[in-house]
Amino acid sequence: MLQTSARLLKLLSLLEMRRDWAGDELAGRLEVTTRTVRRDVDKLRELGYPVHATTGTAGGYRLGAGASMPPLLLDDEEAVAIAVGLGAAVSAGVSGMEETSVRALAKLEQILPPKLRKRVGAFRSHTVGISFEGQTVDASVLTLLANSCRDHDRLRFEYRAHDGTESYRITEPHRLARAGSRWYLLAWDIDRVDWRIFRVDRITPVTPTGPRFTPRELPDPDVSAYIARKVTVGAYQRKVVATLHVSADEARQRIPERYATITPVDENSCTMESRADNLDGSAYYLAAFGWDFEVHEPPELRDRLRAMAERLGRAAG
Amino acid sequence: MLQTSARLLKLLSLLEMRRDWAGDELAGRLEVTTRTVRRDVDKLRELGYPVHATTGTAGGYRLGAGASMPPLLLDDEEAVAIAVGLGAAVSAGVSGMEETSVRALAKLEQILPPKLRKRVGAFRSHTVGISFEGQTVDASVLTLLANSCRDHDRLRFEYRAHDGTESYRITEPHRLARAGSRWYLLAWDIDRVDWRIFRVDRITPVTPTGPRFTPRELPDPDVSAYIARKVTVGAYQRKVVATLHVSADEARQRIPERYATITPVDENSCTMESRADNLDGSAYYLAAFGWDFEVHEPPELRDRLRAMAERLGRAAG
DNA sequence: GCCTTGAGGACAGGTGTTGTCCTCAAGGGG
DNA sequence: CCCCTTGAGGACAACACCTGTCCTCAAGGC
Repeated sequence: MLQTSARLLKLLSLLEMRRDWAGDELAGRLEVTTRTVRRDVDKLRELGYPVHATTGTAGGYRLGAGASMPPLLLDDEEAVAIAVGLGAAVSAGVSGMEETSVRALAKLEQILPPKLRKRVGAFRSHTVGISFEGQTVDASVLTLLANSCRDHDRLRFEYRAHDGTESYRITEPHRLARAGSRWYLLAWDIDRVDWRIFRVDRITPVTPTGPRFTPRELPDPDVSAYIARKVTVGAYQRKVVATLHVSADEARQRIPERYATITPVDENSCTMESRADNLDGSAYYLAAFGWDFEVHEPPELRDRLRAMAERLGRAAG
Repeated sequence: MLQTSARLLKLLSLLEMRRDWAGDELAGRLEVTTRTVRRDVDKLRELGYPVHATTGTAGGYRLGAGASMPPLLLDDEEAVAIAVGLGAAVSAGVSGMEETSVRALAKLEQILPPKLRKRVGAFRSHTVGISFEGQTVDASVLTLLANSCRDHDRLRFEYRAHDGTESYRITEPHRLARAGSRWYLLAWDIDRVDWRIFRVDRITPVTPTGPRFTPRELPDPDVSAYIARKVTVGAYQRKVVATLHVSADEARQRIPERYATITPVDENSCTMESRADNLDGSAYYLAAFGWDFEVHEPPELRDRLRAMAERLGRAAG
């Protein structure tokens, strides 16, 4: 019964929209009798979505939190807001679970109506980049890559190598992963006949994507470790050591564990050890906390800080 | 037919999970014949979700983007990732449509299973705050306020006023809005018998929320304007004027319109005019672009920059 | 105690669903 | 060009399900 299914979905959407609904209110919206509403509510419950009900004058129905995730019924604005917001978070790398975020984002964008996709694009183009350490990555490129990996679509792109030379690649994309502050794509390069790791911010995809391929066995089951290993050797990463003139507790509160290890020195200072591939980023990151600090390593970072200090001195007039 | 509805949902979820599905693959997953799958696909199409199909050896079904948003069927990880990522984006204020984002986030959190909510909380507690200008706001407080507004639940909270005095408020919350770089709550204060605007970062909510209330007529239909008007007078906002030594085009690319107006001066410089309530934030914001610049107003900002420059000089050793 | 609101059994008429069987139509590969 | 694969969809019979109506309870709030 199509009407029944549609009505169940509509009922769910209503229950997600507002918290409390009276029975006859729902009946009116769904254009059925209250008896049928009760039966539909029962059906939702059988499907595992807990609908609480209270009797009496201020009674009504309310969707509770169940054991599993019910379908999210978003209106257009909400869908756009999620795509934009999540995209900003992902490309800035703030969420702490970026790979899953990208997957979710890719799922959403796949089913996003074209008109909404346009609105998302418009918003993204004038939204702030907010990353301290490392440039932000284009969220739409990320989702495209994520979809290609998921669907095993061949992917062609222009790649701008470290030394500036451009090349055209035809690849079988397998995994997208974040290492340090950058996104990488692990893909089988058709022409080189080998695995390659590409920096996502150097990729300019060529649409549309190519034909399907059958996935190969990965060079290492732990892709993140594999990429981290390969890329660290790539000599971008520098070790940063600094003394911060705040308590270790306070420092830990502001600097997440995965960015740096904090070791207490005394009550009012601590040492920070971290790795960075973008020294300017690190400079701003450290500066922004407002603490007094001293950088011990690397010397280049001290140069950057000196340059920054001069620049700010000039700015202050 | 309950099974039919459940199956339609499951079918949608499968189609959202992967792009291409063969008919008998779906039939296997859903434990029905391919004939029924075809019928179910038809039902989805009738519901407005366009399912494309291709015949031939490499044929299959694929969910396309339709005219309206289909229900999003998220797995647990994706739901957590969205809650965390979107929460980070909202509290940092990067999305450009924060009010809708908060609404979507509130909707998601309302139906988030408790175990997932715990995971979200755990992630949030050690996620970076990334805002340059103004401290970040707790996403869970925002969603609580958003839900209270939506459901017309009375709200009690501790409020820490500008001068540090604390007070206990019982309110009827009406709107949540962002003005400048801060979140505000427009609420009717029961004890003061009048409208009040509260800064969200000064609110510590007392759970659970109180009984329902019937909304009052707002003091101004345009709440954002109302809040902006009331709050600007509050003298937090300072006018910032600076010369940037980059082309206006480049500046516009990095600084979104709603933060500042950029006026070209010549090919390599432009003027920026903006408002700020957190001068340190503005200092970092300007510094982080890496451009040379000069601040003309306010003088305090120049003091901050000088202080920052000194601090960085010390940091460089 | 009364009113309101949800719960749910019974019943009848109507409608939808499913698997089976069959015939087409459209791609892709040899 | 033919053949195989895969989706499309009509027909049909057996069956299950859905809906509105009617009625009796149970639980809150005033």
